[in-house]
Amino acid sequence: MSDNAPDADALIASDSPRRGASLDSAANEAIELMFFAYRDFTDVADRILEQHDLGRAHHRALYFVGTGQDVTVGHLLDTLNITKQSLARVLRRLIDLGLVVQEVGAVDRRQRLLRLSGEGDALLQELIEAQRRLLREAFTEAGTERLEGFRRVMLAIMNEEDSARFNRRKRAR
Amino acid sequence: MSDNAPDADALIASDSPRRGASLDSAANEAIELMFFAYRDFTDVADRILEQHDLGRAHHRALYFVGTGQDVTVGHLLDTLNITKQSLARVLRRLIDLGLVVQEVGAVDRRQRLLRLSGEGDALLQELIEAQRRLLREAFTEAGTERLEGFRRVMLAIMNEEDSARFNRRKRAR
DNA sequence: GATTTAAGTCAACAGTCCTGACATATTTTG
DNA sequence: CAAAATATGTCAGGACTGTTGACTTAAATC
Repeated sequence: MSDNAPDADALIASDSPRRGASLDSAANEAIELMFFAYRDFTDVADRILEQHDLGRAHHRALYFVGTGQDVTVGHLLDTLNITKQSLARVLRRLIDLGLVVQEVGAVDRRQRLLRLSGEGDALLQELIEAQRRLLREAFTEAGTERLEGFRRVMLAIMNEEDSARFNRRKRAR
Repeated sequence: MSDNAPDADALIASDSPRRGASLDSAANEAIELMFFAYRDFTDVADRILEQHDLGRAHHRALYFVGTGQDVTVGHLLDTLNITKQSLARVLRRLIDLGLVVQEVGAVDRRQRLLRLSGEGDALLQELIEAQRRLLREAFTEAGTERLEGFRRVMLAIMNEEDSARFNRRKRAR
C-alpha cells in the first residue's frame, strides 16, 4: 500500500527488518482474512437456517439463549447490541415456532427468562456442530500448535467490553 | 459445554489428553471469538461510514474496486457473491457521489472498468487505516510471534474458492 | 405512593439482500 | 454475416434486519 514493494513475501516471514511496515502489510492481509473467513464461517450456518426459513438474527438469538443461563430479554439486548424492536421481531418468531420458551423470573417477576425448547436446542446443536466441524477441520489443517496464536489474536481484536463479555461467558461454561 | 469442567484452562493448554474433545471445546470457544472479533472489527469502519451515510455494502464495493486492478462489474459480482441488482444499487450510489468512476474497457468495450476517484480513494484509505490500526494493535498485544498462527487458521477456515481468491489477490499485490 | 425498571407493542423508515424479466451493446461463433 | 453468448443496466416487487420514538403494563424499589 505504502511500500515500494521489494518483497512480496514479507508477510510470510513473521519477523522482517522494518517492524512497523511488516505489521502494516500483515494487517492489510488480515483485513481480507477477516472478510473471507467470516463469510465462509457464517455460510455453513446460513445453509441450515435457510432450510428452516430463519435468518442470522434468529441464529444469534438462539445461540445466546441456548448457551447462556437465566437469559433475560435485557441480557440479550446487551449482548447483541441491537434495539428492543429488532430483537422483539426475531424473538417473537422463535417463540411462535416453539423454539424458545419464556417463563416469568422467579426472583424478579418482571423478567422473562428465556430458554430453548427441545426443538430449539436440536436446531442450535445442528448449527453449532456445523460451525464446530468447520473450525475443527481448520485447526487440524493449520496445525493445532497454531491454535493458540489464533485465539490470542482474535481476543486482542475485540474491544474491552466484548472481551470482558467473552471471558464472563467462558468462566460460566 | 460437554465437560464436567475440572479445568477451565484446558483451552489455553493447546495439547490436552483427549485430542478430539479438546478440539471441540476450542472450536466452541472459537465460535464466539469469530462473532465478537468480527463485530468489533467491522465496527471501526462502520463508525466512519456512518459519517458519510454509507453502509457496509458500499465499503465492500469500495474496497474491492480500490484494491483490485481492472475491476469490472462482473469481477465484483464474483468476489462479493451478491446479485447484480444488489450491487447495482450500491455502485450507483458510489458513482453518483463521485467516489467511483467508470470507463469503457479498452479490450472489451462491453466492460465497464471501475476505479476510485481521488475522493473515493481518500475514503477507502481512511477505512483501511482504521481497521489496520485495530489489527496492528491486536498483533502487538497478542505478540507478533502469534501472527502466523492467526493467519494459518483464518486461511484454513476459508473454503477453497475463497482461499484461491485470496491467494490470487495476494499474488497481485 | 411515586418513581424506576423490564418487557411488549405500534408505526414508520432505511439498508441490503433476493428473484425474475427484459433491454442494449458488443463480442464470439458457426 | 447472422445467430448466439456475454457484460451491463434496469424495472418491479418482496423479505429480513436494523433504526427511532412513543406508549402501555406490571413489578420492584425508594
